[in-house]
Amino acid sequence: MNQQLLLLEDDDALRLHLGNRLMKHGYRVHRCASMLQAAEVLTSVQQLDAAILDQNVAEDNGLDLIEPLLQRFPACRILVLTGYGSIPAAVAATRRGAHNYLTKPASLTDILQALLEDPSNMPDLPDAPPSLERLEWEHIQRVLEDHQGNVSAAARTLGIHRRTLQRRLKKRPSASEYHRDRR
Amino acid sequence: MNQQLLLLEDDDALRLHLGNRLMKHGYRVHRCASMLQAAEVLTSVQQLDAAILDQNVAEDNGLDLIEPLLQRFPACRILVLTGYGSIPAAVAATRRGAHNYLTKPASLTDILQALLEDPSNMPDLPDAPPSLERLEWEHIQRVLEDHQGNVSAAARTLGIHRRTLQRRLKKRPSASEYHRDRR
DNA sequence: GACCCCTGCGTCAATCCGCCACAGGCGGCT
DNA sequence: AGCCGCCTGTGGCGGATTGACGCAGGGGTC
Repeated sequence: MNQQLLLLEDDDALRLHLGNRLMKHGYRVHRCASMLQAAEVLTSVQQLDAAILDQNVAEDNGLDLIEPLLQRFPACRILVLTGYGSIPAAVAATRRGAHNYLTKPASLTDILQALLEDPSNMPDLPDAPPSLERLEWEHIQRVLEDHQGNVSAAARTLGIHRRTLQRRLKKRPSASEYHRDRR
Repeated sequence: MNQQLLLLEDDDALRLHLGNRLMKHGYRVHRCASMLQAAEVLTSVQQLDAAILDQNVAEDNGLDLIEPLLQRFPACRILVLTGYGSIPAAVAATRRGAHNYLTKPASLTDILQALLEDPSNMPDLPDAPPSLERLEWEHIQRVLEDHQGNVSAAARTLGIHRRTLQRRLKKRPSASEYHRDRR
């Protein structure tokens, strides 16, 4: 056993936290905060069974690590994680060899499952148009996450008043701080 | 050239219209309204350079056509079109061999471009978090489209009051009034 | 200390929402 | 023909929500 995993993530808190939790699940975790570190790990390590890549590490694009990674460890399972994901980006990542693509916030269960499952044989009942409220709420959470919980900044990029964001957040004490399962 | 294209789409109006426009672009179009028809075309036709698959054709899943299609015509470029798409669905389609994945409504230019471009070398500046209002508006448009413009039904699945939807729609004469491009 | 930006909270007027109506259109049904 | 069901527009009203204030305090940086 002792699966080896590369974790590329530039958010310090998330990198440490997620890394610890993955170790508890039996992975040997190589934490990287930048593309450079990741490239070093890639050449120095003997084996790599999985990788979790943040799509946006500072100015670099985590996707660029996919090809060299697969070239050296063709059996490595790659999960791309991103703050704000899009369908075109997911397609691009998948075409370049990623096994799965997730948007933050994602629970550990989400992550492990995405890493292990084979997404292509998903039964996938796709057309369940979400309610406006759900859509809004999830988007708000994502943007908030994207700004490290900074309410003012999030409100600015959401195009709504800071006060309004505060009020909305207060109404849902659920799910924001505890990376719980949603959906 | 006379490229051959398979078009699988269960909405009658869209199938005819899109088919016509594709023919004007030099494609020889094989229109299919069901998986069965598509399977027939697949076995009878001599050549196939491209395919546009609706993900939801009645009860079937258009994705199931990807493998047989690629098995017979490995060079065929496959575009999956869907009413309401999701990232997991896009990943699944791509892993099964689709070249690209689009959500309706999509303009002809979108479609042609998605069919021809190589989505994996997308420059892809991904994190441009949209404003809440934009997100909402686009989602409303999509759901409306999904219900053929039926305001009451759309409001129901959006989880808001019909009156509210009406009022919101009235406030944006902007990008919605052109029945020009699709349908 | 002087800034600067953040967070939380209160207030108040303007706006929006949900819900009640109503009238009319369209299509299928007995 | 009626009747029924569902759709679309429109109006109005009470209550909720929003946006723009202000203010106190926390936490950085120069």
